[in-house]
Amino acid sequence: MSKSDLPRPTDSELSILRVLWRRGPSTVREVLEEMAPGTGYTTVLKFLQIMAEKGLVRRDESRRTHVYRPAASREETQRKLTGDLIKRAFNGSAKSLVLQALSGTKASAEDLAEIRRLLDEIETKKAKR
Amino acid sequence: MSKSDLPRPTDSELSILRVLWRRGPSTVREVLEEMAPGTGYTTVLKFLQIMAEKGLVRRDESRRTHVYRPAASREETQRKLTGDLIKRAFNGSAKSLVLQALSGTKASAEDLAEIRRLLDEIETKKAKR
DNA sequence: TTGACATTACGAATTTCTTCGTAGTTACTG
DNA sequence: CAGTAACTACGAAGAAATTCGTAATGTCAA
Repeated sequence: MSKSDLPRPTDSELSILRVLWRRGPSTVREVLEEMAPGTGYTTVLKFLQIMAEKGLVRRDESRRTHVYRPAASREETQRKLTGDLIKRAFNGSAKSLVLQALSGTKASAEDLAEIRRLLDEIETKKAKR
Repeated sequence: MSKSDLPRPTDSELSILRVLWRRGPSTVREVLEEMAPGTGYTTVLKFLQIMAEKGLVRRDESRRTHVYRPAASREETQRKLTGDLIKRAFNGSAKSLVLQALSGTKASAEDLAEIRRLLDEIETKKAKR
């Protein structure tokens, strides 16, 4: 099963993935401790089990206490979600999304500079071809 | 109820909204004709009814055949969805999303130019303050 | 007016999402 | 070794999403 076959994570699943990306491989309890207070242990456990079924996380069962890690990196997932949003809400235009994100937010001067740098890089690469 | 209270549209709902944004106020049948072939009439009808309940669309019942229109503009919805994604998958960093969208796609030279133009505009505005 | 037809309303069936309770299992502690 | 603590497995329950079938109703032509 290729990575692109992974389903889009739901909101709840994403909040768990965020923890795993930040912490690296983790047990249920470790994830739980970083979740919103009031979250139940078995709720997190169940999600991780479901996510393992879906292929969103891998499970190491070699020890008594299972250890979960993300199946896809944060970047891969971000890419997938972004591409998805572009297709679903922006008629496939990445440009539209970028313009929307830029206008709808207050990015710092450094952020803008970094974006310019990436633009330069892309255009340089494009020119070289 | 303020616009920001509108729920995030599901995938199916979004595909209907896309039609409404393109066509403007439409009947069930008109929407149906622009949906993927094989879609059932009552399926579209039901979605529009649910969406009306949720506030995602407004319904004009003055005529026998009801006419539906989006409650929020394409831009507003795009803004909401983008902000949502930034929060859920990019730790609140719009910059990250922009960089991801830019690197993960092949934007045309004009697209890039347009983005630069917007960057200029933003920085000009920022400088004026 | 009476069909024929299009439309809306209603609700049912199925799937997924979300949350938790409970039961069973393993490991440690006194 | 008994008891407790922690963990996994299982399933249930409610809400939402998705898709349609069927019934009820209004419209218009013959």
